Amino acid sequence: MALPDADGTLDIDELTTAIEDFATIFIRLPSVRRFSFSTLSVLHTLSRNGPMRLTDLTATEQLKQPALTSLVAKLDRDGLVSRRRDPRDARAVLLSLTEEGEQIVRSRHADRMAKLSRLVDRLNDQEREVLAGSASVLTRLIEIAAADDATGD
Amino acid sequence: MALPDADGTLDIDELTTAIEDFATIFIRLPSVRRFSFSTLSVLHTLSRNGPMRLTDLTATEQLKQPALTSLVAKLDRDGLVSRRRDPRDARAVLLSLTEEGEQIVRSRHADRMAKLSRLVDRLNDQEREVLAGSASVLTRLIEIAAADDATGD
DNA sequence: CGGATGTCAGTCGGACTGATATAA
DNA sequence: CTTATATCAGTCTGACTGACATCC
Repeated sequence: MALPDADGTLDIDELTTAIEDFATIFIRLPSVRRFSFSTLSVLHTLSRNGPMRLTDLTATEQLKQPALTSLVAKLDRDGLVSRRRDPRDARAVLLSLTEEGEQIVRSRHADRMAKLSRLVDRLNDQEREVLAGSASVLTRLIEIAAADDATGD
Repeated sequence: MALPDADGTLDIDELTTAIEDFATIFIRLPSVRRFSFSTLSVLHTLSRNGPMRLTDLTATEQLKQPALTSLVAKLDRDGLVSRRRDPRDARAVLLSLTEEGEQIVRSRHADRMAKLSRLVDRLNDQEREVLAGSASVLTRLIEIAAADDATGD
């Protein structure tokens, strides 16, 4: 398959595989409380984007409007999300995280930091340096992808 | 928050956030056919690990045995997975991907490669070089995590 | 026999489609 | 009037718990 790329050539196939496999072990955490994948994804998105409409969530959450209505209703009942009418558009509802909702996202983030720290401890200095540099590049890729979504298809 | 780390210091918080957000946009693809998250995960795991028992899948798939029984029965009916008795243990069932099952995994991998290629095209040479080096480090992290799971908890 | 592996039965939550109320 | 936003009603898939047959 792919040869070692010590010459600095970027092997897209190898990198894609590495990201796929790393994401599998890094993103999936033992679900502390009984939160579904959809629930956690909605909390994550609201934490990143701030207050959003229900409709805007359908774009990122791969759920249809009615599913989000009932999911968010449940999150509201459980005190993780608060809903208020959009002052600019009386049809719409603005969703935001409560402190408890934020806390869940922070807690999972902390778990992942701990997991990553444990792994990184076993790397040598050179490997750690590569990772340190890659964070900003990943962030760039995220920005590029976001810009694509806004303009492109 | 985190300052730029041009000095090569590894900021775990920043890197965790970058991976979380990149995984969100990179792993989730528009579901071509009506495959559930669980289905795709099982296909992915079988593609990586080769033939496995149903019980071994419960470790990675966050599903209980009965759920896997019915999911795998459906995949068998649909021709994506084949089941045969383990010759070494008549209680157990060995699951493996059919060619059609492999094809689905390959197709999703190809979609991600195309997506990554499009993003990487917009990077400059220095950024591309950082990514090229990070693939092998990611692979190392995956190995370390796998070894941990085998020995640790 | 006790423990492991997989399946069956019954229940329940979560997501879908289609229809509806309200406001832009 | 038409379109956008959210919700309601009814249906169905998919995952759970608990019980069970089979083999080590």
